[in-house]
Formats: sequence, C-alpha cells, structure tokens
Amino acid sequence: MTFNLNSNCSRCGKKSLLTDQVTGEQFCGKCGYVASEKLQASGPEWRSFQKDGGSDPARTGAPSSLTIHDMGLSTIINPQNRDATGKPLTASMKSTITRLRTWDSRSQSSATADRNLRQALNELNRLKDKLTISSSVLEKAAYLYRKALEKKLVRGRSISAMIAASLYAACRDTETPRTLKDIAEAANVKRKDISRCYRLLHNELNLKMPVVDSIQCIARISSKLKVTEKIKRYAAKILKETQKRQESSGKDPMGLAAAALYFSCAINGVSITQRDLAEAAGVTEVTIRNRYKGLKEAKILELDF
DNA sequence: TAAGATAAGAGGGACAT
DNA sequence: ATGTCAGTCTTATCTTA
Repeated sequence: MTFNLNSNCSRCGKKSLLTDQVTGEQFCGKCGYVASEKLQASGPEWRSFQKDGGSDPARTGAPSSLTIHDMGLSTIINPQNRDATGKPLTASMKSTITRLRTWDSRSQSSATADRNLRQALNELNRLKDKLTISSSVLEKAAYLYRKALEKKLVRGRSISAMIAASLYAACRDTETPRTLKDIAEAANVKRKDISRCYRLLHNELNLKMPVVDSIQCIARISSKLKVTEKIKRYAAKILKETQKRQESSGKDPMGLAAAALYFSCAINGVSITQRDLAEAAGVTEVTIRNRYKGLKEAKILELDF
C-alpha cells in the first residue's frame, strides 16, 4: 500500500512522491525515482552512544538534516479516511480530518520563503547526483542558502543561480575541487550568473574561503586521464615550489595544475597532448601554454626534484 | 598533426574620483 | 557609485616543425 507524501520529486520536480508503507521506501509515481534517504535512516542507531558502549543502540526518529526543507521534522496526516484500527471514519470525523489536513499542508508550505527553500533544496539534490557531492558539502550548501534566504539575498535573483552559488561556496570552503564551470554545466545556469551570486554570498555573509589548492586539482585532472602516480607526484612537487615562490597567485589553479602535469609528463617521457590535458582540466590549450611558459621563466622546471 | 604565436574580447579586482 | 587600468583567460586564426 502506498500514499502520497504531497512533496516534490527531486528528479522530475512533480508533486508525486509516494511512500510504500511496508518498506518505507519513497519513490516518485511519475518518473520512478527512488528517494529513500529520509526513511532509510530512520531505523535504530547502529551503534550505541553510551559511554560504556552498551548494547542499546537507540534513537528516536530520522536524523534531522538541513537539506530537507523542514529539516525532516514534519508530520503528515494520513490521507486515508480510516482510524487506527482501519475502520472507516464517521462522516463528521471525516470532515474534521479533511479540515485538519488542509491546515497541515498549508502550515508546511504557506510561507513563500518555505516554498522557495523547498524548490532550492530539490535543485540542490539534483546537483548532488550530477556532481557526486558528499553529504557534508551538501549540508553546508543548504546552510548557506538558508542564510542567504534569511538576508533576503535571493530576492530578484534566480533560485537555481543562488543554490548553485551556495553549492560552489560549500565546495570552496570544504576544498572539494569543483570549478564554477562544472557547477554551471550541471545546474544549467550561466557561469557569470553563478559567480555574481557567489560574490554576493561571499560579501554579504562574510565568508572566509581558503585559496583553491592547485595540488588538489592534479588528482581531479589526472582522474580523467591515464597518468601514473609518479607523474602526479612530480607535478605536485612543481606546484609546491610554485606556491612557495608566490608564482601562483591570481592564476587559474586548474591551468597551473594542467601545466605542471604537462611538464611532468614530458620529463618522464610520457607523451600527452595539450589538447587532451586542456580538455580534462577544463581550460584552453593557450592557458596551459601560458602557465607552462611562466613555469619556464621562473626556472622552476630546471630544478631537479 | 601538435604546438607555438598573436590578437580581440569578456569579466572582474584595485584604485581613484 | 562610477570609470579607468593592468592582468587573466578564452576564442579564433595563422604559422611552424
């Protein structure tokens, strides 16, 4: 037996999320998307929080999460007109319950801010799947978006741009290497719009962001190419030297990482085209060349590591 | 065919007005 | 707040090896 949760599917966006009352699984009646997270985690805790490590793992209810619009604390009145024992309700009780249900659903999404948040978090969930973002980053993004909403920064701007910017900020903050471009493509929003929103978030919320570490970018680029550990290590050494000499400030970290990899390949006798490298790094060949030239001029490449 | 060179254009930061 | 400037990156095209 299933009933409608009256909430939006995070894949197709339709208000057709159903739950199977036996398995507790949530899925979309329209597109078949299975969104079981909320109930999946509602079972008893799998380890004990007692100091002595006792044998009574227990917890009440699902964990609350910033990525659920009401933090997972909502209750929904069962839409079947039956009482606890399964008997049909009397006519007068039926109308009472109907009225309650109306208020119940209104209280959940009446505020425009709440509806906005709902939509944004749906979008966020979609991005998570596309970009394989970890849940801690996701929580951070949701938190930032809530702050933005509080400060009324979303007004007059598109929700998808703002949620994408929140996600980007969360990635930056947690040093998860995702470029503005990656997110722009996943969100189907122009890079420019996201960066504008990001800057706004950055200024208004006084965010302190760590500088993007180009060494982290090596792993990301080389995961798309077949590169040996040795080459990666060598490239990392080059970048470390570059950072030490402050040769890297103001440069696109992806471009720097790509140039370092390019040089590392050359030194280790592996032939790789600038084209493939540029593609993997999401920068142009020209940028790689320029960074490569910069490395040469700084004489970093003459060092023997 | 890959790599280097060059030029035009966009977007954003710093700084002055 | 607005404009200018230097620096970066992208796109496009041509040349070189």
